[in-house]
Amino acid sequence: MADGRGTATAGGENLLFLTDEQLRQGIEAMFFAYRGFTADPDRILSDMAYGRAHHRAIHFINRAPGTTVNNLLNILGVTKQSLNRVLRTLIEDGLVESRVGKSDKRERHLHLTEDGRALEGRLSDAQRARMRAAFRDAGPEAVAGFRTVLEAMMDTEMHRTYQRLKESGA
Amino acid sequence: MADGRGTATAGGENLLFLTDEQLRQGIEAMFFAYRGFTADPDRILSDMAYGRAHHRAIHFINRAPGTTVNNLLNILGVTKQSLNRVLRTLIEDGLVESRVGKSDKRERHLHLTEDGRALEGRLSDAQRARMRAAFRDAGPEAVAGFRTVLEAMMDTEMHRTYQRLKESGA
DNA sequence: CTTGGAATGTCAACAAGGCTGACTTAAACT
DNA sequence: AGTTTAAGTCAGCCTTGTTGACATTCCAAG
Repeated sequence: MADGRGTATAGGENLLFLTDEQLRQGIEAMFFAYRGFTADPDRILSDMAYGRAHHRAIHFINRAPGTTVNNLLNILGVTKQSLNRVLRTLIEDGLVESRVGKSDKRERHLHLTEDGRALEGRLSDAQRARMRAAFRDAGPEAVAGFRTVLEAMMDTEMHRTYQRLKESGA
Repeated sequence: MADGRGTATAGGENLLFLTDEQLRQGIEAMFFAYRGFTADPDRILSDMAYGRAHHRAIHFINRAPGTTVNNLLNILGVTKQSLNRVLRTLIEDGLVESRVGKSDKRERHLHLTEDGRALEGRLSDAQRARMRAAFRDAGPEAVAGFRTVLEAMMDTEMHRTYQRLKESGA
């Protein structure tokens, strides 16, 4: 608390913006924006028997096809049982395919089926439409700043796992 | 990452930065950043019998003391029972006080008790520390862009409700 | 003034999706 | 052979979302 911090010194005037109120507004902006961000996919999913957890799984399987269950676990940061429940329904419903690994037969490699890709497309379209509108309204410079701040805010562990995964071609 | 977008050119080329891949990266950045954003308060709360819902209630009661249950409902965008369960435990535990309205006795006006403010402080400190670090790393311009994009992404309905509420004193 | 509708808040019961812990199966490593 | 690792399963718990029924209070039309 008490943030009327004396960061103003020595040409450091540029840090004066970190007042308590500014930070609180940032927190609230994050809260409201995340709601908007998930609203459209949530609406689509609630019509089916799916939720946000299914969306996350579908999204990352699409982004890193052939990824293993363990990888997905690390990216999503949930427990095996949590993920497994979701994954089982997706496989049963024919949206996700689980292939036994060639080099290591313990592993299961995950892929979207045609139906899976179709749903991914619907969800992704909705979410990208909102993101595109926000980006367009804000302009390129704001978008760059947005990305910079988000990256500084991320859980670096989890994100690095994901980056490694994508680069290794999965 | 991969920012060499061709926003440089003349004319309508300035929308080229809105590629599919850029948008998808924005979506993922939002996902990972939100995790980081909630990680610290979540850790504090899990030690008690509370969750994220309690945090949200405490946050907004602190920001708009005296607000009614209905107002909070609109801000948070959940159902009555969801909020009520959370509110009941907070009241039982002596963190929140519920006062019957003077002019309209149907209404309950919500306030944090001293203990409530203490917990709010702990949660808020943790979250602001992370936000402050991210803002400092990113710099003032990036922060401005961050805010601009988030505002464009918000669920405007809910946010406007909140703004109205804060201005009306309540 | 009364009565009926609207608004506010409470409570009960249920579902989704997190969690832990114990356990099995199969494959890989040493 | 014995240990470790990847995946899946079962049981059971908690938080937090949902809908529907209900009590109280207010207000306005008859």
